[in-house]
Amino acid sequence: MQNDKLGNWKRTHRCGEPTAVLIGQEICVMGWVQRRRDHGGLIFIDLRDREGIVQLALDPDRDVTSHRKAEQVRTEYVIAARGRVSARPQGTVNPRMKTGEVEIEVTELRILNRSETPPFMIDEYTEVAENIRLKYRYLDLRRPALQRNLMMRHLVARTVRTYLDGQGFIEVETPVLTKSTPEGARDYLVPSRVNVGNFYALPQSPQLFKQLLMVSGFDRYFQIVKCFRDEDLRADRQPEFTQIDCEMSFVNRDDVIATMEGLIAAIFKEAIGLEVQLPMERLTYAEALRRFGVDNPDLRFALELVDLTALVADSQFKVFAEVAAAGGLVKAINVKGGADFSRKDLDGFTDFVKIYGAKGLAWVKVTEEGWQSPIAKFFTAAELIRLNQELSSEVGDLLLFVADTAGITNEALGRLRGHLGQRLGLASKDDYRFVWVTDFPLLEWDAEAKRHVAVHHPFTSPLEEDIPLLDSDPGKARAQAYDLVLNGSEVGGGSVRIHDPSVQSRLFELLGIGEEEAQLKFGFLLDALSYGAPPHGGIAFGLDRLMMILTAADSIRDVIAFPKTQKATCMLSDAPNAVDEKQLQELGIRLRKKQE
RNA sequence: GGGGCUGUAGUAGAGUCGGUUACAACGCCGGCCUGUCACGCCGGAGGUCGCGGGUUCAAGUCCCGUCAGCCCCGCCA
Repeated sequence: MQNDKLGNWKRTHRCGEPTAVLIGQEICVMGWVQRRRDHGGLIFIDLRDREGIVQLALDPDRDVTSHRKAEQVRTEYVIAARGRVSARPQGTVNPRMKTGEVEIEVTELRILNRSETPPFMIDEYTEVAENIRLKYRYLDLRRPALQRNLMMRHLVARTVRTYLDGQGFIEVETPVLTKSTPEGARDYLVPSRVNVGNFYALPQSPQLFKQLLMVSGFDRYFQIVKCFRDEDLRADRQPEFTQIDCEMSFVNRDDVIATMEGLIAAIFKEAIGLEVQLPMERLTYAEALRRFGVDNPDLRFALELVDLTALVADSQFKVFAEVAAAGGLVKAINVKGGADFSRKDLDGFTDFVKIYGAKGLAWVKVTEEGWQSPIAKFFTAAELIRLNQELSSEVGDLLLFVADTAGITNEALGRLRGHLGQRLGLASKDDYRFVWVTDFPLLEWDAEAKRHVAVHHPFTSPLEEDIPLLDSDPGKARAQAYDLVLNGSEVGGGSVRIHDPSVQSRLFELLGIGEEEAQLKFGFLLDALSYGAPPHGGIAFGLDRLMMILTAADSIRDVIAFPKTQKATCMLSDAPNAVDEKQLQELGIRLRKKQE
């Protein structure tokens, strides 16, 4: 059957638009058939586009041709309709629809294209398995949830451009085909045909280029830019993701933070109408770890970690005493009113902390009769009093202890804290708690590689007062680095950079990057820094993670139009795929047999 | 590299202790219906129980392997 031609028809309104103010007007709408309700005589069609749904009414008494055509119409057909907007008869108004007061009395209908029956319904009710959704992504994207998310993403991108433009930032594009550098994530490599045997790398971030732009005098730069990291995926991690990347000259940490708080406030105002209180809270890295165990704490609830190491160091409970003697940490959280958790729940919490390397979880139920706990018998009455004091414990509370190395205790108990906050409903999705985490360590020791690695990146400036530590005790040096954390999620991070080539060389040295290698890999940066580099610093926000929070999405895939699966494949296009031998030959590449 | 969850008509599910022809819903197809709106009523079609192997008289169900999707650890300057 032949489709109708569009001809010279012009769409006058989107489907979500017609309301009572248009009553009496002749309009033309185009879209997809959400549903057809055929009453034998009268036919109703719900017509959908990205702005909403409007009801078409086809009456054989008004126009036989269009009514007959409407009988052939099926779900997801693309049609165009002309007619008069009219008030619905009394008692037939649909208050749940924006357009529910009116309908279009169709006088002419055109079927612009037919559609196969879709594999799933294009509505907000039907739940569909992720693999089916991804295979038919173009259909999933028709559904209201993803339409909403991507339209909000556009709104956010627009707000970013408007705000930063207003602050004197200039949008500059940087190369996608760039140079592989040591440090950091695995690079995606792109072979060069013109230079057989050599490879480009896709950028993990435009870090070096934006610093060069500061040397070039652009003063304030930004870019909404794709970044690539060849690492394993998570619910909030994709191999290609988008950063709001910014860099500023002649600024210190507080200047960057103040400017960026304005950006975040503008985004939240525009996207969800939220007034963000400024200035935002701040925590040092050390305090975040001490109180919450992690560097990305969710501040929507308390449940803080209490350090009991000194208190239990001399106790009869060997597990605690030995950890204390070995320089580890014994910490606990008090789950208020948690004493009614079942044994099964407690076993579940124990399994949970084991994921993060803890050997176990000690629990105490505080009852009228005192501690109900496998470890109660190890403590003297005096110790129990002090423990209860430190933990502010009351009858009905549940105390949970982890004893291990500092790293494991903090991580395990901190993650358990987050888990419990979610489970106990302490973390409301309507609550937005921003916090800047500052004063990160500059370096951390990589036991496997037996060298220091940069916590942030190798271009991060130490705190000025900590520069002497680079020679005496580099592991203690703190960085002028900062993360923005929102509800337990790291949404952005940045630093003031090194603008002095001698300090930069010293850093490479500490990272075990020899002078020759530094010249080879980063020579262009060192050269640039030697030609009058201004003091500069910047930040990058993860746009995808911001969008997850703004849309309350559980998965990063719900804020990206065409995301990849956990195995980094695209179910729609079937990428990545094998290529012709001829293509490989041109690139000088031969594939090795898989090692068994 | 490792741990876990899931896989049954187009979709999302039920399927008991291994036992007759694998259920009902939504969708789809046909018919009826002039005020419905996740319309209604009647009828119908639709299945490689992810795939392979094994145990058994008999496997959707039990065992082994494998594939895919998802969640997590490692990894992610």
